[in-house]
Amino acid sequence: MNLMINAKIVKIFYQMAEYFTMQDVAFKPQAYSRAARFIEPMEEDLEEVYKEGGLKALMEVEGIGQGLAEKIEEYIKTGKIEEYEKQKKECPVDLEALAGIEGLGPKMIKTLYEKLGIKTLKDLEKAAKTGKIHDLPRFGKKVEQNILRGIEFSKSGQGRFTLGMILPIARRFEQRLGELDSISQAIAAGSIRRMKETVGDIDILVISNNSSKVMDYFCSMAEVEKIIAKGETKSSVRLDLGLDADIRVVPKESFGAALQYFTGSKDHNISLRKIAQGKGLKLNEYGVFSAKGGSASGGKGKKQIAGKTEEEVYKALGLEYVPPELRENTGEIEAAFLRQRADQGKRDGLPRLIELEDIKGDLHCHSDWDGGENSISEMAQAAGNMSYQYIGISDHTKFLRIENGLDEKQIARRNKEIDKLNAKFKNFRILKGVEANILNDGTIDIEDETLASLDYVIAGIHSTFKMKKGEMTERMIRAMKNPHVDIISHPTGRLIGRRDEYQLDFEKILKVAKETGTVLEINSYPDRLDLNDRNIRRAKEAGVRMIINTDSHHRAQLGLMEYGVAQARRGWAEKKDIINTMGYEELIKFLKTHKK
DNA sequence: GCCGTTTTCGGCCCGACTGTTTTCAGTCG
Repeated sequence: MNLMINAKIVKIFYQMAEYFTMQDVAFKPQAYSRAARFIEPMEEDLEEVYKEGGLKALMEVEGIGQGLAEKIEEYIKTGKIEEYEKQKKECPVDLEALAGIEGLGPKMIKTLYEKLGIKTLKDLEKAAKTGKIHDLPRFGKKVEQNILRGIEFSKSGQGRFTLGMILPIARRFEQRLGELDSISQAIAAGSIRRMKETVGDIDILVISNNSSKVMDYFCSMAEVEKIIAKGETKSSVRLDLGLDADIRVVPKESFGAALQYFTGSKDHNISLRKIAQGKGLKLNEYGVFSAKGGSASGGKGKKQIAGKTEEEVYKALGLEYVPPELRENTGEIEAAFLRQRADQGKRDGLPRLIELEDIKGDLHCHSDWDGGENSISEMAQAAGNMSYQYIGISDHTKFLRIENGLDEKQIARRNKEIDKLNAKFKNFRILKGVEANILNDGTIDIEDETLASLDYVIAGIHSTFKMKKGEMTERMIRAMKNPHVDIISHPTGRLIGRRDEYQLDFEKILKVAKETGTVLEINSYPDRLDLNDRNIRRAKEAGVRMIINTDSHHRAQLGLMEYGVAQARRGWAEKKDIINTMGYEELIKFLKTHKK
């Protein structure tokens, strides 16, 4: 896959959108940025799409019509888009950097360029420091100060944070706010509620009848570094961690609509509002309103017909309730249309997503045998406390010296310890496993006889990450064809924000996984979340079974399971797709028979 | 420039907050 071209086109389309805004062109900005948003998460390379199906195939992509398809064609053929080059010539500024400054948009950037010749962040900083900006029309002292602070912030270079870092913080906010007398409910919405793997800010929604008190409390919390905006119903602050937190106060009767609105995603909400519009209704954060009718509050003379709960809102639009994890405008709305009579049986509807409670055990756990923090007994204890039926101990194997990987003899000794422990349990089992290494040639670093003595074998790549795509794919395929290998751990190898995926032909991997009956792992570790949501959905569609594991090196990490389950939900996975929703007996039977 | 649960033409999501202004443009989510 040559996704570079997608990334370049995405960037160009976003910038063209900004240029069109500068030029006061109507509707094109939305069209271009909408197309960019649809291209961004695409699995297929646009160049491939074009080569295989020409302009027509490009136009199949959501958001791309005749005009944009031709732009993409032009870029593929010439490496340039003429109109974009022209825009750049007219306003040759570092758009990406300048628009990255909080509060600075295309119109202001244009003014700054035309009046002061500002092209770069450096120019901007100099002009602000020497007081040149505040004399411009519709600029002022405060704007100048905000620009300087914005530059300072962008230098500190913070971007998105992993969900694993932010979710616990958001939950503490929820708790603290919830304890206030003036607040009856507080909930973190936004991408946190959708359980997106990375999070750009914290959005908190509260029900209160005393919003000014809430705002005062929120803006004066110890973690607040700067107040970006403070209003009657909405405030925005920057936290010392380097990310923003927004709060919104809503009345009880609008809570569902506000929660829906504030949870997003943006594209999901836009689609919903269009549906509302089509039905002659209006949807906003205060509710669903009928175009005609009484004079209830909030709707500017229009009657609120839904808004107290999210369920109500979806129902009023003729939709099944959509779980937050699915709200990415990737087909969930189409699936959620309540079935009409003529439609019965034709559509699948929304999936019945897997729940955390469905998980019966965890098969990727390390013990102190390979340098983990806790003994097998302690890990088992912790798993039992979570009401699991089983835990699988999968220590590293010998190739990974740095992780104290076990050799065949050590594995045999460890297995004996597990046998002893199992003899003591009544309603709980410890499974014997390993996380073995897939060597460069695709073989496993442990002898077959030992592998055969185990309840299951996980195999993963822990070395030579930078192989050519063809070689890496063959390496993985050979491992999957090994009859002892049950599960592939963290199949794509990415570490969020630190290491890219291996070069892998994932379609081929899915095909072989299906053919051989090999299970792919969803690794719950917040830096991994591998498979990711998109790949989970592809695996499900390919009929490949998955397992959600934590990769715990400490008993406390068993609790990370919720992150893996969340990604599985984002990938539309159901209970039947995930093998550790099976009870012990069923799982053991599965592990003995699934390989083909 | 896109797109069709009345449309192949005529719409296009919606509201809060800020800072600069005397009524609103720009930005953000």
